[in-house]
Amino acid sequence: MSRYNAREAEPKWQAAWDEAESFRAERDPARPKYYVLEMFPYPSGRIHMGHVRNYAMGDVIARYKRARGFNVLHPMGWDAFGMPAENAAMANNTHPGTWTYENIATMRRQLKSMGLSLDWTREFATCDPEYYAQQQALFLDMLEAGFIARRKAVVNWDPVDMTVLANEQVIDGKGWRSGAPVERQERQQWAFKISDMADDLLSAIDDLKDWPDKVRLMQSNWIGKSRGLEFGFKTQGAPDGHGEVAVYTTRPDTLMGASFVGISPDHPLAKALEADNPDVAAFCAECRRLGTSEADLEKAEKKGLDTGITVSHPLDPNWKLPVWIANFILMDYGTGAIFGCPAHDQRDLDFCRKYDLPVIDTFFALDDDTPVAKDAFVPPKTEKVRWVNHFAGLDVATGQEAIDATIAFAEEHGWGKGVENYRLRDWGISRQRYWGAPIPVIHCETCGTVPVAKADLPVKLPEDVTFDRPGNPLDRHDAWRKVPCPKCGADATRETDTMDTFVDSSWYFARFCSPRAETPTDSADIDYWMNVDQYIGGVEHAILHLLYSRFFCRAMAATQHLPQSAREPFNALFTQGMVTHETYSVKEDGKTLWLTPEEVQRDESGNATRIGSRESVSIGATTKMSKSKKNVIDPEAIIEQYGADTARWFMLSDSPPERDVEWTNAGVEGAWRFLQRVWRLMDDLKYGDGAKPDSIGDSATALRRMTHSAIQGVTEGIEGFSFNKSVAKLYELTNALAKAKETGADMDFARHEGLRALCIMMSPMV
RNA sequence: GCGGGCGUGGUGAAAUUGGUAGACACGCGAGAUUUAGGUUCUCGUGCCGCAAGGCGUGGGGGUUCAAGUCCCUCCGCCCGCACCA
Repeated sequence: MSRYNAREAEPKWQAAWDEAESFRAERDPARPKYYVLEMFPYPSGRIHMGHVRNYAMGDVIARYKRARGFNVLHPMGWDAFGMPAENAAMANNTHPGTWTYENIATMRRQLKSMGLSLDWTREFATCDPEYYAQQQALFLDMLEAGFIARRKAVVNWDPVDMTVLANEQVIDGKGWRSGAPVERQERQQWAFKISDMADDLLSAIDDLKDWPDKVRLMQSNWIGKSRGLEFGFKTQGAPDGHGEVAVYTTRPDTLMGASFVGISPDHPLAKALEADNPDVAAFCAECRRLGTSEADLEKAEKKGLDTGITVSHPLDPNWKLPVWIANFILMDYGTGAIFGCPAHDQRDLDFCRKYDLPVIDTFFALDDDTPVAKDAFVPPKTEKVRWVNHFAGLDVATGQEAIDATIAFAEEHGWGKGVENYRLRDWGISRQRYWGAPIPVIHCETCGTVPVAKADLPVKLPEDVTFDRPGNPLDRHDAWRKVPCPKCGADATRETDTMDTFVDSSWYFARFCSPRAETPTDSADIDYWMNVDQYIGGVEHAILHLLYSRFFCRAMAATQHLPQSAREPFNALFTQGMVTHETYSVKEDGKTLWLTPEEVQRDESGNATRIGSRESVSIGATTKMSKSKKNVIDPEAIIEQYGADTARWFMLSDSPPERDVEWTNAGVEGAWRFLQRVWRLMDDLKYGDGAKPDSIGDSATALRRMTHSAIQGVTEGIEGFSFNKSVAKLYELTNALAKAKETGADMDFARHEGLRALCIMMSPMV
């Protein structure tokens, strides 16, 4: 009896596919195309189980579609710019490029050992000058077309390292390396004007029929369209130029309950006051230590400072409200100023109680006798409401009508206007880092910012840089930085900011269609291959990456790099769950010490001990595999031991693809045993030559029914992204075949048919 | 804090549209094969109960002839929050 030997079979066939370029995609107008793409990996060093899951799923689709007669494009590349390469450069005194390309070599080898049906001839890395040269060309076209602006934006500033920090590098308000308190700081930044396209990006979501509802909903909420009232409060005692404070509110119907006006610490009025009021300056400085993350701002204790300035209520000039600076008001949303209505907003109520501001009684009610609520009462938009304190003679039926009536009233009397507002902010792309695509712009004292001429592209990153000092090496690289102005020829300097890596990943899928073209895209290739028919990746990208890509394709269409039909690049989207594992830890000197799965042994009753020391190990939560908790299984070790097919089969079994899957040893063993079982079946079963006999008995008919029911179930499973159900059907068919021991020509025929179907149906998976 | 999702046996999960809850697999139990273990094969396995029977889809409430599925509410876990990729 033979055994399936993955260690021999897999490299053999992988080499054969490589040799024959079996998965090379060529344009062929005679055949329907299918473009399946998984989110390309960041070359962090080694592939992880999340990659295995992602690429195993994509490969099922690619091989399935190929088997159904489609001309399949299934490419792979590398999202290769980013911070980790610079961190590695600092830690190991290497060049980020060296580190990155070494990682790519390792990960390419590892991916190849998975037996994926990829067209490797199209491979590229975003840090290849050939790629970012084209990206710079796109930037120049988009700059000319008005999609890009230079404006102030807020960053995290580390005053010791003298560098800008990413939000994830700010830990408890301190820089991760220096430990110094981080400050919010404004800088001139390049930004894509994505908010100009907010309405189009929002309304087009309706047409993304094959995207998960949750992603469409998240994107809608992220764009966050609202209609409200914008109006000004006249100030008393404010510095010159601040005679009015403009506010935006989505609930103008609560205006009669206003008890204060709040402005952001970054509001122009707050800044004006800072200059000669030390209390204001101190308060604003404290607010700026909060960093830039919205979650941090929202979770922080709500604090405020009375500016001493007052404003008049628009409906009653004698009604004065105090102006407070409050740390929870975002400068980026609306006008950076609000009015607070404690009766109808919980946060405002908490704020008023804390600072002893007047709380006006509830003047909205659901019914006749609603008392003054202990908690703020938000008048529902869809239900019947009633104004208790009459609002200037208006009467309404629902909260929404109250809003509309108030806006109409304000417009009629000329003190405010109804406006549409979006939560979506412009996309700041400037990064004060070396390892990214240089922004192709030159700063000249007389001409201002001047685009680099297309003929001078690419603006290549200089190789001779060091990371032994804080800050961006480009800033101190005079040979690279100092250039003549393209316009006037005077001494000028290059822009030293590089592009956000999200730019790189916003069009790579289009580049895969013609990766060696001398222009960003080639229309013949784009017309044939775009759009991506199926895109697969983690749900953590549900908003930013996907939204930026949608924007970028619109901008590429407007600059003639894509057809209008590719404005929405991804026809169908699937978001997969994470790969998780148990965590193991021991206490050492009162501290938690995490252990890797290899350091832990489980006995029959499920208790865990540390290998070697035999101390008892506590089994913690099952969480996403991560280096910090050490609950990581290395795919390469699994592939060496069991083969890629076992790893792939396990990944596709049991757990629905959109849900998290827990990696377990038992599960891997089970997958391995099943593959052996199928191999054995082929050896053991008698199945003839497939000739159909004249008569077919009941047993053979039952087996044939099973075969065809499996064909239907497996097909539906793959089409519906329920690979676990396909796998279950394949188990059923395998069980039925193993039990079909009867002799006879009809049984030989039914077994032949069943085994053949089994092999074909398993082939996209293993 | 805000936005989104998830919760079904010991475990991963099935359950077209509101219509027999637990397909399939892991694990476990019993038996067979094997020098032994692994492997392989057969049978059993939601929970309580000797049984009859009862109870069961995170908790509570509701709609319905009928609820895992729809509605309300609470709890728990996970993802995102704009400079991680």
